[in-house]
Amino acid sequence: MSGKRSLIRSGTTVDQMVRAIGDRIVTGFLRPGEKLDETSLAARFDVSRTPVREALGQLSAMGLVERRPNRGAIVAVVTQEHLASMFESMAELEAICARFSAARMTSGERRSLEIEHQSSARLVQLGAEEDYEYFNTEFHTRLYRGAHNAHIYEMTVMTRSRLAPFRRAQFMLPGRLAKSWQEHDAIVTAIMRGDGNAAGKAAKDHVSIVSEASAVFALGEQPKGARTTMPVTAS
Amino acid sequence: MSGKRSLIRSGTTVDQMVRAIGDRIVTGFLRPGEKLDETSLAARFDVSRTPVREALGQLSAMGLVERRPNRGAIVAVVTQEHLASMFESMAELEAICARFSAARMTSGERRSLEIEHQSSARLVQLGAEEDYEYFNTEFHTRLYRGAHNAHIYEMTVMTRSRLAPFRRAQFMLPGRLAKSWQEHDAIVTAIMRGDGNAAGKAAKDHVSIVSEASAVFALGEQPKGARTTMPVTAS
DNA sequence: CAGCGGGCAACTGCATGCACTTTCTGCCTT
DNA sequence: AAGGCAGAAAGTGCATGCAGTTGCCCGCTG
Repeated sequence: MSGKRSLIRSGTTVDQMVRAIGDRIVTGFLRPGEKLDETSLAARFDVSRTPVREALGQLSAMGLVERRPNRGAIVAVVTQEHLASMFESMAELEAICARFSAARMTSGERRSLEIEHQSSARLVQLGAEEDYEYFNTEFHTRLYRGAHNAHIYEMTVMTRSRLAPFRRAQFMLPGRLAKSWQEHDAIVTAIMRGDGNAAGKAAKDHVSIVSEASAVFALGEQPKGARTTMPVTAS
Repeated sequence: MSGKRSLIRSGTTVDQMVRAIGDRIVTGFLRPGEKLDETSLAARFDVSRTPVREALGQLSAMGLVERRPNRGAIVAVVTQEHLASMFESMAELEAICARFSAARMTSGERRSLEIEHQSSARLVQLGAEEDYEYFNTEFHTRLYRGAHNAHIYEMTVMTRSRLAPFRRAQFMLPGRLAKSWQEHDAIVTAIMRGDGNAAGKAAKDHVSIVSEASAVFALGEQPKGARTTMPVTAS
């Protein structure tokens, strides 16, 4: 049946499925432990099971999905222990990025980092949590890029994705916004000074604090059965 | 055609294919840039194209192969730059592992590490390069495990696999064996002392030296299709 | 002789079909 | 009434088929 794939943006069908399903996991729309039925997914996205299967395989290789042979796939369930290990890794990775950034950022990168960071102060004053969240992501991405190391960049971004479902409410905690900005400030200052060790330490502390806040939050809401009802608009 | 799956080990056919093809890449049997033809691979392993395709997809997600839509898959070609970034990452990751190991290894783990390390001295005297290579891998794996952090373990092992093709000849260099052992010794000593910083530094230095040796080697034999493609990480 | 273009062969991408495995259900046994 | 066990239903795993794309070869033209 199917006319034409209405939502072709880029890449093959499999790529689209990886993004579509991956996004839904990362954004928490699909919750850990939730069953990923090949047939339903295929129907929902109006493709055959083959690309869905391939996508699930790739997501499994990325650690976002867990596959039990002959027993279907579920959104990866991370134990408290594994979650902690990812947060800890994140802190270490960010520390590396900050340390490298202090040593390697071009003057252009340093300038942008500082400017963006300063302008984000406004968002803190306004209490614009959503906008600040966006800036926050940008800020950290700048650090990852500034390290000028493609592989560390990959690992860091990957780890961040896998942690995303557990971090979304981090700014809900009162006063978190201002504190976050101050921590960013410490990182930026150290980088501008070219002090790699200080930058690394500041970044590690920053992430560690976020981790604790998020971990507390994550403990609160455990996955429950959920369904997926939503039109198939590309992300 | 032929009867039942006689070849490899356990798991689904796709898993077997991932291991089979992945091994051949990691061991250098398939060289960077080499074309991975679905039909040939399917015939070679006596399966249909479907599991081969899924395997290639997963290997692509792991970064071991590169897929060009509608144009087939090749063994991932890493640029000198990306290779350097992986070696650097490896040094950082090993440093973390060593640092954590110094703080977290159980007494049993410490004991085994020391014992195995000491007994490997014999292999150095004998100049048993192949056996030492095996011990070397074991030694590093102990460090990764000793860090007691599942996610860092994953990243480290993954990075090591991707570097494997470029490290095979690291012990060819004269005197490398003895030097390697001494470097291991520095790591072990620091860990036994519980000195995380020293352990981390020793590990980083160790890996860096190996990296340089390997990089020199890798430069010598550039594979044919040497195009430069940066892996694009989805966001 | 170089350049160009059409057609063919090879290959990838996806859909569909079938076999096998797991899981659920309801009936039968004890 | 509980346990368990057939049989069916659901769902996964792989093979095969077909359509679309890419790349190549070869003849044609200037």
